[in-house]
Amino acid sequence: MESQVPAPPGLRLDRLDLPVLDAKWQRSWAERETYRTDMRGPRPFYCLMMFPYPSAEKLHIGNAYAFTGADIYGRYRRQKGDDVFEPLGFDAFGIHSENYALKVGEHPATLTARNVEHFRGQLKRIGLGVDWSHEIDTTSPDYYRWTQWVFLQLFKAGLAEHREGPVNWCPSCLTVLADEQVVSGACERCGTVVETRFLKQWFIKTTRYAQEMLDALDDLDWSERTKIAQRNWIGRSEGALIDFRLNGCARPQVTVFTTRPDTLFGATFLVIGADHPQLADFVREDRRAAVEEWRASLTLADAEPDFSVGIDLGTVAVHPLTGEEVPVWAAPYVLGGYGTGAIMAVPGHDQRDWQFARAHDLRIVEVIGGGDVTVEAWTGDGPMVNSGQLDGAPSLEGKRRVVELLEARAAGRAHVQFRLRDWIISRQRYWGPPLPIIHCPVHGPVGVPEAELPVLLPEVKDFRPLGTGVSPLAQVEAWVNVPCPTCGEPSKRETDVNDNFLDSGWYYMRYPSTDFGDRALDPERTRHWLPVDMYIGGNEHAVLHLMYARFLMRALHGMGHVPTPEPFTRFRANGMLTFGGKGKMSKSKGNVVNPDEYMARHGADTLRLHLMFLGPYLEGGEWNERGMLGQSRFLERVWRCVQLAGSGDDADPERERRRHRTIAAVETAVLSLHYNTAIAALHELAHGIDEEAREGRARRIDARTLVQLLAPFAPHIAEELWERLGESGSVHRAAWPEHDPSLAEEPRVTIAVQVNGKLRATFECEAGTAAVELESLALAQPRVVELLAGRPPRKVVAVPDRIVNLVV
RNA sequence: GCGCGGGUGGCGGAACCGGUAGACGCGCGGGACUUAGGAUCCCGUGGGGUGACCCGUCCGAGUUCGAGUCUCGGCCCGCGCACCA
Repeated sequence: MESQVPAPPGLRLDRLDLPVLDAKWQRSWAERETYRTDMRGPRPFYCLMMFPYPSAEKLHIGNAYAFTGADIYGRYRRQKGDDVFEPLGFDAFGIHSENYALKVGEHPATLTARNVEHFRGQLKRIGLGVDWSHEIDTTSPDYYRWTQWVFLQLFKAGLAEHREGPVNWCPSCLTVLADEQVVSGACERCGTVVETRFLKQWFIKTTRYAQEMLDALDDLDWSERTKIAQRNWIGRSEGALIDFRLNGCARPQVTVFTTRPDTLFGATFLVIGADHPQLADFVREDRRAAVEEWRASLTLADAEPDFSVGIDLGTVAVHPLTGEEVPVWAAPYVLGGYGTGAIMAVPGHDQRDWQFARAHDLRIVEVIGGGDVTVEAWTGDGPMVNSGQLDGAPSLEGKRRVVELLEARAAGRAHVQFRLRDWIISRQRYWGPPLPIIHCPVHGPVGVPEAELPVLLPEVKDFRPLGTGVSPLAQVEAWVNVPCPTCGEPSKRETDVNDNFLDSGWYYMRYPSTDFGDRALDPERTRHWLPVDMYIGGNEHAVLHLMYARFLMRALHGMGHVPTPEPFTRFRANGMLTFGGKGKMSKSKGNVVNPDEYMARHGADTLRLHLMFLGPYLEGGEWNERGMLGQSRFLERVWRCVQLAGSGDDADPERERRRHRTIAAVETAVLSLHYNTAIAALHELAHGIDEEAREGRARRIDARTLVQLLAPFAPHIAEELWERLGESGSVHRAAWPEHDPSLAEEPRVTIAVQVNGKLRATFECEAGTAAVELESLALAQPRVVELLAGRPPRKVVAVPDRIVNLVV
């Protein structure tokens, strides 16, 4: 075999310089508008990737990984002939940017503009097939004008409400946080322990659609783990609300929520959440001071709940069925913000209540048989005991019958409780769109007329948060003081800005309509392009972003602005890239890798291939740069063999088989996002063509197919080779190679012969050879004859095209 | 603790519905070319015996002619949720 590439007559190969090709084709694509989508195209395919948050730390390789995987899918569909819309933008408002701006002492506006510019440059260098003419920047008034419009629609529909409530306050970020932004009692962004404050806030009534959003999940084609996360977050539980009369305190009664009404006869005390907003109303007069002192002494939001901490409020509650009096306690293990903020404690059948009862010497009564409540709580089912007239009934039936008893006495009712809570979207910060509301002394909160949008974010020098529960915008008097739009009375603007999850909650609706300056959502465009056909992004947004996006789409659908209630027909969570031992890549862990130097040295195509070859796209993987060399070699080989091809026999059935097999392999791999195996198939094809090229008999049709199949993964080199093959137009718009399954079929197959399940021989035969035939062929194998030594097999299993197993 | 994924060569990972385990790549070994290094190309590469033999997909049982794949039990790792009554 020759060891050097022969120089074919009349053809000298140029040296492959991938970074040069990157620049050349990126410029050409921009000029020729190769990725510009025909917005009226007959086969719309909306391929969406989660838009990035442009931080000052630059785009890292984890972002490149996510975007490349989404881009490959979009490019494949485009080659298949779809009108693919791959837009991209920047989620550039928000606390994170603002905190960074504060840290470095620069205004967030200039900082953000620079970050966006940098990100855009990096993204373009990756070679994404993005239609940049629909770019979004959430900080641009052209965009946030419509974010404000969205808010106004919610406000008009009664889905946005200004009310006082207990809120999560981060004493470091000096703002309220959504429940979703509090992780184990701490601020998701800075890790500071969150406090509870009572402030007037804007709530979006996400709970109104809790049941609908839960039900709709069943029919969505989403990554299962994402759907599970959503179900858990919505947290539906069935049970009952039960009223207890109270004696000895300001409140005449309390309602508790339970999922186990069947255990009602075992309720020996009640517990009010220590953080219940009206805890004082439950306390007996003479215990007020003691309880207040106790509450102040509690350490907030500890990671490990302590089921022994609590205090007797001195109040007694009357059991609605037995008339018995039970004590009322307060404890931090009960959450003041969930359900009614109070529970009936059934220590016999709830482990937390059991521990609490033990710690405070409270009565433990068994009401469901099956366990030993002197040892631990029995949380399973069983026959009811100590439950008056219901004794002997199974607990499952008891659930219903207890509710019936309660309903008859008007002391309770069946109830479905959701864990999902309303979304607090006001932020007492600077870097966000002002909420378009004017507070009038006569009319209360009034929406800014739509014609007056946007409410521009005033330019202020001092954008530091005040920490008083009011946004720094409150200091801009000329901006704050305005007449009421309804009556003209002197009024004040709302000074809070919105959570940036509102910005990102509807951006995908806006992309198709970005060229309309006079409306948020052009009806025709929206109907044509929504919902999104394929959405790809990180699973870290499984509950936050995706929940808000679903809510907003559903709400706007209810108002007739969008065609469907669900925004994303398919969603796939890409895997995470890890690096340096443990953990996903993140700025805080200091293990980010910047893609720029790799692209500068090896070209974007090499990096793209390497990233996608690390492992299954949906599972992620550990970043390493060692393997990148393999992809460089592969591209060198492609470069060579494609240009040397052209003299082979187009009808060669064996090579046609190989070609069709590869098309099928790449196609099925792409459809399931198993890009690593698609690339493996390309390696094999290139290897084969290269060998033939060396012998001067490589087929042009193979080279052409290779280039087409490679195009989604390595768009720059594919485009260059496409041109060098003399093809016209862009490979990215050319048809995907036709695949004929019948041409991929092998005429001869290898059959494995096992004796007692162990491989002893193989033989070749025609595909489709019948089982009986296989059996005699197997028995004729010399090795088999030897092993059987004349004994006939006791049993023979023959599977056509696969295997013969002889049992002796 | 609960839920969801996973445990396959030195490494990343392949393996359709149970049917020749280890595709493809990295690394490593050998060779070609080169003044030399890098790059490129070719061959080999699960372990052990070293002739067609044995052992091998986290461990232990089971189903089956046949198990990486299915069932049961256990161990380990990752991710998510974590007092939601």
